[in-house]
Amino acid sequence: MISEPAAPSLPVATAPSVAGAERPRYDFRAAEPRWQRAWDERGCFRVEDVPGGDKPKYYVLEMFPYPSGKIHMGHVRNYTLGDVVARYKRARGFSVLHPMGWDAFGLPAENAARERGVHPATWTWDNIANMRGELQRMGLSLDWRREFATCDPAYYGHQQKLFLDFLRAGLVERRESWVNWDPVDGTVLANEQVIDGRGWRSGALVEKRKLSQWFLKITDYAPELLAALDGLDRWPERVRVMQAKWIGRSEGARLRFELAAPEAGTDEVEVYTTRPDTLFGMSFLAVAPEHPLAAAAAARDPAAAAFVAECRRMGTSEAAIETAEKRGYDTGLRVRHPFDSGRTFPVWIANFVLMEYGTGAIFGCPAHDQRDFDFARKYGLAVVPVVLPPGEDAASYAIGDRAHDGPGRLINSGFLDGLEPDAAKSAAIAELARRGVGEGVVNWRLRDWGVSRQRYWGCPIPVIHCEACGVQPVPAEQLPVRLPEDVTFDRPGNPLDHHPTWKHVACPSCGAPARRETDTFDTFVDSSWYFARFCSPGAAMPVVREAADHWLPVDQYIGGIEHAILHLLYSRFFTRAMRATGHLAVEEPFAGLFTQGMVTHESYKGADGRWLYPDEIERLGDGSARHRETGEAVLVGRVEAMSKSKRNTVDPGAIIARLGADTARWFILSDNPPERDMEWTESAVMGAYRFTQRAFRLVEAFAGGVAWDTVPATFGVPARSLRRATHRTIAAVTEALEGFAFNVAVARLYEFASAILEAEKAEGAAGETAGLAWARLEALRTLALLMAPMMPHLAEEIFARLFPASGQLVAELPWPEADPALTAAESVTIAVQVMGKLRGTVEMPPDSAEADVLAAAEAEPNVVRALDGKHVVKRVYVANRIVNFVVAG
RNA sequence: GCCCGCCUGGCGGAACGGUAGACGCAGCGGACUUAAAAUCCGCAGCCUUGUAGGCGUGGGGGUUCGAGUCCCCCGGCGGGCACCA
Repeated sequence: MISEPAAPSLPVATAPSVAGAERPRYDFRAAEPRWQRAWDERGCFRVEDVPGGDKPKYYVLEMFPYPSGKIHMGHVRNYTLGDVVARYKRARGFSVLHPMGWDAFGLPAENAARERGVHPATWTWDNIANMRGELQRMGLSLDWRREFATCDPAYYGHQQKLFLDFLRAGLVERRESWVNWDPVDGTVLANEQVIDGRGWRSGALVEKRKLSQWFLKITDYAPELLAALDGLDRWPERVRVMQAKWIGRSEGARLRFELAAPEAGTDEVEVYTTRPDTLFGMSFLAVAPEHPLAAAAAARDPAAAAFVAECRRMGTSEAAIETAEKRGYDTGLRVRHPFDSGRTFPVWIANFVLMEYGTGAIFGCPAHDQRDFDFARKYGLAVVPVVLPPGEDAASYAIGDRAHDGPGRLINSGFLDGLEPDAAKSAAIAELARRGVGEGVVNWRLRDWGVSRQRYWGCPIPVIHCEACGVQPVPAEQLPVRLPEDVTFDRPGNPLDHHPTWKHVACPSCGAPARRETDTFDTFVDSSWYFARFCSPGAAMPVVREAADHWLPVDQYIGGIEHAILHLLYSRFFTRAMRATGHLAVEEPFAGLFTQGMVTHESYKGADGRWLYPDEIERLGDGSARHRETGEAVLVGRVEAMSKSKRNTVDPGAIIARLGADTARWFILSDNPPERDMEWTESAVMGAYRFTQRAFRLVEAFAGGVAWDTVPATFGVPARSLRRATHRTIAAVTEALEGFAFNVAVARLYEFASAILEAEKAEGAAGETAGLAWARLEALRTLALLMAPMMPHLAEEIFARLFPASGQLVAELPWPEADPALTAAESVTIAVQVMGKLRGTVEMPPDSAEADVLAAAEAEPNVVRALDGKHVVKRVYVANRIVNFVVAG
């Protein structure tokens, strides 16, 4: 799920020593494994499938990783964010489900098999073992007992069961659709394997080919998936907008154009349009290259056939189709205008008409649609304006170089003249209906979900094809349908197809020899229900209702914005399908969603044009860079997403070994807001490392000698000041964590550490030791608790130093509460503006009377000068914040 | 091409419509040290000679007593586009 850069990264060079020659005071190398063991032994992060007790539940989930081999910084960011939430919620008294697993099917394993001869299963399980260790060294508060991998029959067998339930419920269909076909490799290509219209391996021109495939009927849920978006109030607005546009509800008309002469046994073409109001501006009709009419034209016209064949070499992705030059072929056929059968228009085959959308045919109105306009200009078709923009004159108005899709009034349109577009749409639809040639319809952009993949490393689709009985579901007692292990990748195509025996089975219905389905599921299917499986990962059925009913929906889901549409929409659909088949009660899988930004880094290029890893170069004082070993000058390139092809990656495993998990976590949280792209920089990481040492020194400098249970009766000025900082920090960090402003939480803790240091000095200088010492203990204890979600190991270490005999773990302690009596300010600074410009400030007691504040403001010397000779016409006063004098003259 | 975002000092960023630049990084000065590292203290948006003033949140316009924040237009950068995950 979490996407992968595309080539293996080099092992990191020698780890430079940290902190000079002196051994660091806080030894994370010893401390981190120690605390990880402590948490594990105490089972701090375990929860039951169906817990007892009265704690409220909280399910936090990060998108599970694809086991590519090593974790990357995107993982570190994702899982750190989730862990902060999990640990924070646990401290707030929730029973937290926080699981981890592996999105383990997919193309890279097959690529590794073909390129390096390693079996996909071996490759995948080895990667999982390695990455599990890396994640464990991050100190994540996961319930590892719940771990599973989607490539395990213990998981995908249940997925097959779900599919068969969906099939019975009528949520599955088999129909034909187009795929990218590599004619040289003889294999189906993923869109990413098509580069400039050619197969990535063979270089052959890709063709579209039609295959019989399985579809999940997500379109049945289109209205519900759209309407329910409104209820997802803890999702980012932009994700909801993107999904709404993707589902793409539109209102328009379906209408039938009569062919002037019948063709291939039909005498009409059906068209969907959202602009029936512009029918009088029509100048052509266009069908998709896959449209039956195009096929009919191709059958009798070699030139048409050549054009259609060329369109097939365009790839199936929408981006490829939309960015291609608009081209067409005039079939010579003509259609009659629905409102004026005397007028006829040419029928074109056009490469920008999508067979999947609407009816695969459009009518072209160049004046009011930009694509139609571009097409008309290219082929010399008429451009007749029928919507006159406001302020234009009907006699002189002409379309320039842009189509007009804005408001106006209808012209050149017979009975529609004078209407505005909305009214004209209704009138046109009514007229179409009256004539019996069309009707108003609601159309959806969303298409059914094709789940068949012609690949080995995926979940087998559990059906059997029988000559006599047709498609038969695999009987439940034969599940799981396991992938055969003895496969080879020495030739192109799907190894399941080539396997000598696997696909030959008896028909479950008649017993005759039959053929197993050799397609496997799209890996998006695997990730569309894993969140439900985590509630009862060992169950003998897909989900245990009691467990799922308890834990779902996921309270906080965290992952990359790149999944804003497909994965999230498929999961929303799956949840509904599982509800329809009795597996779940909830309607929505993810109550809260957070989308994180990418991790970026500078890129470096050597003199020979090769990309260099950050470890291979060193920066010089003047901002330039050179190669660590050869000394050659290195070009510092753009900061961009870490990718293996640009080699601008930093290996988290090496960072954690060198500086510790807490440093990595702290830095990744501190750099910037988590929804934005962050830049990984060596020096800023070192800043984070220094803070771990500084925080530890604060504790070392504390002499102790005060009892936590004995609160002093009185506090002197420095103690009160420190306690105010402590309780304000509690309030500020709590607010920041609640709002996912982790970088602000970090900043507040930096400030807090400075305040503690200041108090340390005050104690050295002044007396009143008892009160201040206790306030310092309170501050240090609070520091440990507040940092714990972000730097859990250091927090434990600090706490253990403060309370060596307590036997408590921070991981089990409640979150601190800010005492409002201690956070109140003793004075406020009020800004004084004259005409909106700052002219001074005044210090006032909080909530002073307005008259007092205005008097003080007007007395401020600089304000006096600014007001000199002016007449104050208005005094704006915002309590405790600002005064603004509006003046005249 | 279509859909959706983002843009604030040298850098990452902070800022209920109310003192723009908190905090961190890099930098500069100082203390400590034989020296360095580490640590601690201080300075720091830009311009003008300032404890005063002007300019300043990608560019242009607007709303408001007051705009980084709200609205419109433009520019740049990024994500998604259905078989990458």
